[in-house]
This record gives sequence, C-alpha cells and structure tokens, in this order.
Amino acid sequence: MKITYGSRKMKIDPQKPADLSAQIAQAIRDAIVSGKLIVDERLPSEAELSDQFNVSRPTVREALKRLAAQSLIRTQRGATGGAFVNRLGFEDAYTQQITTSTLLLSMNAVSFDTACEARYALERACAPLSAHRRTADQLATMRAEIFRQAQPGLTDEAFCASDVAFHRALVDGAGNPVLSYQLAGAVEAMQPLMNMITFTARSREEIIVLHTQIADALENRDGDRVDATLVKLENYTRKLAQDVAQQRRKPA
Amino acid sequence: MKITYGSRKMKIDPQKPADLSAQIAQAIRDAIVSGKLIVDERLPSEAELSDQFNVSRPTVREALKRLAAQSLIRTQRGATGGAFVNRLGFEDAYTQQITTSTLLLSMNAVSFDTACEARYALERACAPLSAHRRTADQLATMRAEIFRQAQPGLTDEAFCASDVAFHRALVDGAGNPVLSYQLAGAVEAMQPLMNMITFTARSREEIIVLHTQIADALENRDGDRVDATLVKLENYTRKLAQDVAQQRRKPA
DNA sequence: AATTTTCATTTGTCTGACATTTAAAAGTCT
DNA sequence: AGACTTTTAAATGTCAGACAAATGAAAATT
Repeated sequence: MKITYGSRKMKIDPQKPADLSAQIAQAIRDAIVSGKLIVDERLPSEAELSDQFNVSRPTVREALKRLAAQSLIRTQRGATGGAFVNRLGFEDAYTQQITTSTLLLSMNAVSFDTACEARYALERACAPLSAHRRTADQLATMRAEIFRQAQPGLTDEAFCASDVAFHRALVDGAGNPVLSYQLAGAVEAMQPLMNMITFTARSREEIIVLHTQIADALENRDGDRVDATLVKLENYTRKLAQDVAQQRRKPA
Repeated sequence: MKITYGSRKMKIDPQKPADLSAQIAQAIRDAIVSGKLIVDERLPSEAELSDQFNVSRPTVREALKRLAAQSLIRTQRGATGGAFVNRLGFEDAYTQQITTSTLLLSMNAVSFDTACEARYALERACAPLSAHRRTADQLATMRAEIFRQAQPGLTDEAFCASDVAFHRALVDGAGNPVLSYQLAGAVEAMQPLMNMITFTARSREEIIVLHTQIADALENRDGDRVDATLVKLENYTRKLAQDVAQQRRKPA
C-alpha cells in the first residue's frame, strides 16, 4: 500500500499539531473505508510508517492500537508479520455493537420504557420474516430455552440470559445477517436493565406461556400471531418493571 | 479510582503474556462497564498506572489509546489533566454505529437485497411510532428534503444524501433516541450501496411521489399508510437495483 | 485585591535499545 | 537428492529515559 495522497507521502493536517496518533489513525482509517486498502492487505511496517508520516514509532504504534481497538486491523509478529487490514466479520461487529449499546444505555439514564419500546419495535420487524424463514433448528433452540426457563431453581440472571437466547433465535430466524447484527445490540443491551426485575414464579409462568405461543406461531408460520404475542409480551414486561419501581418507592 | 481486584494491584492474566496493552485496556474497560469507574472520574496518571500494572508508560499509553478509540475515555493535558471516563453520548454512538455498519456491509459482500430488506424492516418498525409522535419540525424537514429531491441538476450522490436525510427524519419522528441510534447504522450504511444506482428522471419522480405520500400519511398520523408506502418504496428500490444489475450483465 | 510570574504535574513525543516471535534461508546429515 | 536442523533476518512487543508543551494552582509582585 501507499497511503499516498497527492504526493508520495501522506500529509497530515499541520493545523492541529495535537494528537498525531489520532490523525494518523484517521488517515489509515480513511484509506480502509475508501477502499484504497483492501482486506488482508499488509500495511507498511511500523518503521516505514514512521518514515512516511515523519513521526516516531511509538506514535505510529498508538495509532495502530486505535485501529486495532475497532477491529480494523490485526497484527502478527514474526518475519512475515505486520499489520493487516482486517475483514470485519459479523461476530466482531456484534461484539462492538453490544458493548456500545450497553454503555450507551447505562451512561445516559435511558428509561426502561424507552429501551423496551425500541427493542420490541425492532423485534416485531423480524416477526414476519422469521415466520417465513425460521429453520427447524432455530425453532428447536427456542423450545429448548423455554424448557430451561421452566426449571425451578433458576436464578433471575440465568432466566434473563435464557430469555435473551430465546429472542436471539427469533431474530436469527429472519435469516438476514444484517438484521441479526442490528438487533444484537438492542436485545443484549436490555439484559442489564432486565436483570433489575425480580421474576416471581407467577411472572415467569406468564412469560413462558407467551414464549410458547410465539414458538407455536412460528411453527405454523403465522407472522401476525407472532407480532400480536410480542405486543403482549412487551406490555407485560413493562408492567413488571412498573411494579418493581412502585415497590421500591413504597418498600413497606 | 483503584482498578483493584482482590489485592491492591489489579492482576492481569499471566497466562497470556502477549499484548499487555490489550489486557490492560480490557481491565480498565471492565472497570468502566461494571461501574467501578463512573462517568467523569479521573483515571490514575500514566505513571501511576505503569506502577500498578507493572508495565512501562508506552504500554499504558497504547492501552489508553485503545479506549480512546472507543470513546470510553478522553484525555486532557496539563496539571489537572489526565484520562477521564467519557460519557458515551448518542452522537458518538451514532458515529461508531455508522462506521461499523458501513465497513461490515462493504467488507462482507452483503447483497443489496439483504441490506435493503433489513433497512426497510427496521424502518417500518418506526412507522406507527412516528405517526403518533412526529413533530411539525420533523415533518418540515421531510418536506424540505422532498423539495430538494425535485431540483433538476441534482447529482445522484446529492439525491442519495437527501434520501438519507429524509429517512432519518422519519426515524427520528418516533421520538425514541435508542431507536434512532440503532437505525442510524441501517440507514446510513445503505448509502454507498444506493450510490451504485443511477437514478433516471423517471425513477426520481416515482420516489418523490412515494416520499410525498409518506409525508402526507405522517401529517395525518396514519401509521398504516406510512407502512404500506414504505413497502412500495422498498419494492421499487429493489426493482431499480435489479435493473442496474441486469443492465451491467448485458451492457449492449 | 488584582495581576503577573513561577512552578509542578501530566500528557505528547522522541530516541534508542532489547526481547520475542516467526518464517524463510542456510546448513547438515542420511 | 531429500529430509531435518540450525541460523538468521525481519517484524512486532516492551522497556527506560528524556524533553516538549499545556495547564491550572500557588507564589510573588504591583
């Protein structure tokens, strides 16, 4: 590669002398996004980059670490090593999406209702597609999670985790990886908020009934019924959260 | 803060001696996500962190740059400077979401149909909410973008950009910031794919008609009609893309 | 009391060095 | 000649020490 821009060496804005590593990271990021650097292409060695950008190696390294944090590059040691443009896979994208969403929710005092509304609105978008395309495997996963949710001594955390797994199977049923990626954040980021709810045996029972109805509807490829049941589930979840909030205000 | 973990100094896994900076970044990241470090809290100075983790300052700095790349911390020079836990705002989250989504689509040979299906499925999820809650301001934005789209000498890129602005106003109309954040990626990441389509005067006209119908339906708070028109728009968009693909196969 | 100066702290950057990993090249033995 | 071992070169990973630059607080001055 070159990372050239007009002349032989890439220019970095001399107006903003602060944060050289950020500028270099941006220059390389641009080269990747714009397609000047393609997947699996090797970047110049750190020494060469130091030369090209006229900075020291530690500065180049800081820039590369920034890119590595975004999974834009991967590094490999050894004779044929170096930094390579990373193929951003769906798995990596999921992970980033989830951590960003989780932080966003926890740091911005997003209300349970707002998050819940967003999550179910998005999930309902998957319902018709999932009814059409869900595989037997995905249906089996959902049944298995429902079975797990019915186990007695299950902790609230484990119940929530199983709930997330159930809903992910529902989303994956749409057979659209882009959709699955987008919703990973919405579904998973809700878990910390859901964990604040203590599920009574009664409420678990109710949720399991609704989950079973969803699975049944998917089995019959009845998208409308999936959608209607998701609405019920949303309403019930919000009611549970309200009860918890009320109970905390008046703990007597 | 402490970043302690049991004893006074945080332990980092001695099993994986490679990539110390990644381990340190993860340790601090965990401290932030778990709430041990709260927003705006100052981290120890780089020198102190070097001591705590028993590594050199450059290594600590690489770790901090990783976190800065994820907008988890910000740094400030000077006597009272240092690294501070950053409040991840919706703006930062949007940006990250968009770059990740764009890269994901461009690097994984996602078909136009798949991306398009995901985008419209998600957008339709906003339709009923937007019909309820859209403000006069958001409606005005949409009308203005429609007006712009009707200008003659508009380039395809500018037309696409206006299209994105129109759809973002629609999404924002739902009045749910979490939803807006989630959909930012889906809508914006489509733009590079949309740019591959060359819009004839005829097809622009058709799109503008549909956009106008959507705006009218939102004005009347008719969610069902917004949804129905979005379906039409999706079908039309996919048809346009198919025509382009066919034209390329048989360029005579 | 207000202003200016000094100063200590902290991040940003550079230089140079050594350790570690890795694959290819060179060498050695059968 | 072919298979195995050793050497070597290139690259990242890490460290130590130093200086520059920014910045707010303390000290000195008016």
